[in-house]
Amino acid sequence: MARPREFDEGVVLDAAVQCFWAQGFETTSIRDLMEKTGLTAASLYNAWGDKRAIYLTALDRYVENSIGARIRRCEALPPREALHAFFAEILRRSLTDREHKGCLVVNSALEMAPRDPDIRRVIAGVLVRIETFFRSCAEAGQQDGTITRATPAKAQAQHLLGVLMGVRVLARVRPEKALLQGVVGTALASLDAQANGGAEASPDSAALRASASSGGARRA
Amino acid sequence: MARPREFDEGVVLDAAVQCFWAQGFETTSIRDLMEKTGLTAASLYNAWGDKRAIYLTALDRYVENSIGARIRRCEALPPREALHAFFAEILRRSLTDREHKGCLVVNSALEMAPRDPDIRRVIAGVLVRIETFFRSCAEAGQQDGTITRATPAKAQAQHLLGVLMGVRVLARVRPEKALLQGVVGTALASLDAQANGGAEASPDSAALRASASSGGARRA
DNA sequence: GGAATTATAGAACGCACATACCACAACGCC
DNA sequence: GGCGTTGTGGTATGTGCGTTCTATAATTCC
Repeated sequence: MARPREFDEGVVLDAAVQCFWAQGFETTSIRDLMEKTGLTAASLYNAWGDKRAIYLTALDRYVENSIGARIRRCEALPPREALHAFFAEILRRSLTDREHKGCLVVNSALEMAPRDPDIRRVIAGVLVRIETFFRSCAEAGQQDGTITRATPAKAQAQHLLGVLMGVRVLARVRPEKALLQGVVGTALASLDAQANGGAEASPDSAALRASASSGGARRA
Repeated sequence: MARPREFDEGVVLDAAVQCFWAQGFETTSIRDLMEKTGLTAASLYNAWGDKRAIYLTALDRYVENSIGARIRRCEALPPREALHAFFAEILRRSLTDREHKGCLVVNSALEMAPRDPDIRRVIAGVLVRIETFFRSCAEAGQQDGTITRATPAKAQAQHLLGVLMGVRVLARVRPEKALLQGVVGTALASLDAQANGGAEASPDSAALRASASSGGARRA
């Protein structure tokens, strides 16, 4: 019972995500948001209240669309393939990220989380969600024999979470294929069932690791 | 041949490091720097030119005092112990970091490096330096038999660099002892000589990994 | 078809920021 | 002991920021 919105909230939030993702919170001005969303300041303030609220909403949207969707895609695969597919996608994204935006969650983890408890809770929740996904994969992989039992699934998941954060940081400063492949390849190789010290157990982990030193191509 | 400085450059730069470390570049104002350094704006500008130059100088100082010094300390140890000591120190720092400042280099890698080519070069250089240190350790460890040859030293170093970045990010959002120990312990365990899939090869890697799940204490 | 309500447009506001300026102070040199 | 030079303190300057205000437009309800 009043004048209706002239804009689509989703489209506007996607534009806001692009702003905050590329430039961070502080460096993005309301005027930047006006330009990229096509809205006036009054509309932005009327719809969300203030800049921080826009950021929070955009962050939620990013989490669901980028991270939640990726986890759901990978959950459909067998455990070991799920982890490999997850990191393959991270690598592909990182290496085709021409603006070096990285991951909004990681960016927010450093810029906003330390000084904003609400945002920190959101980010911590996302990290737990990713860790839980990793852990489920690790446990299932240990069950079906594709992932080593030499290390507890919990520690494997924590390790992968750390590696994920690390790749996202490195990619923004040294977006070199060989480097990122070396990081991820070694981490995934450490999950391989059978002995790692003896004969090569997993063909594609070995290939990924080897290509890290030579800059070779990666399979889809 | 003129009026001498009334302040000690090192002391002032240390104060500037604290500001930028705790708050980042954008969130630190010249007034913050004035307050923490005790200098007036004119003195700051007279000595360094502008805010960015202060940041660059402070960053250099941090790199030498925090990172360079740590590498030099660890280089004195046998290779495998050097890596363990390096990460033990990172863990200790991260867990006693009450302000959750993290590492200035990692913070700068996300806030400044993507939009400032000069800073990016500095940060990339630091990362190469750390990676080179890791690689030297890995190669020496493979020589003396304390580190596995199953993975190339280069890939091991890249992996450790990624894990280091990851720990620094995680520590700012989820500074939980068990989590960080899980990340680092699993990474270090993957370096152990002899088969990882079979009997436990390295007592303290195994201990570190186990304590990650229970929150047990860490040896010095 | 008013009345009430909400959206939009554009200008305006107050503030904090990085930086520049100006007057003066403290030194080395001749 | 004046002079040139450099450091310092306080204040001004202009800009860009987040946000608010005012006026008007587009709806629903009765």
